[in-house]
Amino acid sequence: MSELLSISEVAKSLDLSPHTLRYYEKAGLLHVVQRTEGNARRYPPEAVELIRLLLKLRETGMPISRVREYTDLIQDGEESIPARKEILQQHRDSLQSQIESLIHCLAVVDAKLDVYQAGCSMEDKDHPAVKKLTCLLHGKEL
Amino acid sequence: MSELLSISEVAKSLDLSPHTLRYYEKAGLLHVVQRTEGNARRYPPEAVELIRLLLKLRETGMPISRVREYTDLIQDGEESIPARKEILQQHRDSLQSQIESLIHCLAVVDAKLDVYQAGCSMEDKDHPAVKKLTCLLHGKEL
DNA sequence: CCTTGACTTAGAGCGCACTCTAACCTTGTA
DNA sequence: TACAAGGTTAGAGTGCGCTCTAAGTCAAGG
Repeated sequence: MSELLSISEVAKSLDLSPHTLRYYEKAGLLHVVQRTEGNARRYPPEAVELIRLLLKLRETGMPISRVREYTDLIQDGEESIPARKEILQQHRDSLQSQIESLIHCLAVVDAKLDVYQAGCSMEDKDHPAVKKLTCLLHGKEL
Repeated sequence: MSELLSISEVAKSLDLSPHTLRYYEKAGLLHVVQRTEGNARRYPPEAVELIRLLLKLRETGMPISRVREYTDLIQDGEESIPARKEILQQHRDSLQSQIESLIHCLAVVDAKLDVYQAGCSMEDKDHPAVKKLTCLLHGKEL
């Protein structure tokens, strides 16, 4: 009748373990979960959608304690929307600098690969590939 | 006379603790470090440069065991260059997918912020902002 | 000589995010 | 009625990457 899902169904559809779902719930991330008469967890579709969002936050390094701040705010209803926006906004910014930092590291790895490709040693300080790598490693772009 | 640096000088210049430098050395990452008569560590400039590179690998999630495979290969001399290239190439690829995944998550967070901005609830399944977020959360771009 | 400060070691401890264990309960067929 | 499948709990264990402690060594300055 209803679209309530069991823990194993949710785990399967989100590709994580029932253990993890229980762990998140205990950590206070999932206020949304209902129970059957026999005390088994039942997940409404919105719960699953919310978990999808939370997983994106986790995937990008938001600590569980911070995710919890967010889900606690959801419990407080509409009045907490500005605070929720603030959390996401801050995370958005951190995400952007994470991406920039990874792009920089990618450039470093590429530069090192170029040094190998050029077949030269790090001693050849005038070789362009070596120069480039050295600059990148010292944060002096160009 | 020589340009050898002490552990605290290196720690300062790389912005990490002497503890961490010793830890990396014990983990087999720093074959490069020399000792004084009195058994104190002395870092030649190439060692510091190498550590800069290793830190970039760590920063991008390469496990210490993998970094060690790389530094062990360096010990083997020039013949190991193809193997070293292979490691960096693989890491380059993983780095690229990390970046793509973060960009996707950024889009999700932005979409959620748009939903808040639009002042609508997740129940309004026909609202464009809600639709977009839902698609992103289900990996169905557009 | 003695102290000060920076170094050395082995090994313990920590924080995070799971991940699993043990013991027990519930539900649905055979 | 029995038993198998899948659920429940509290709490222990794991793996990673540091991070720190304790106890001792060494070199330089007063």
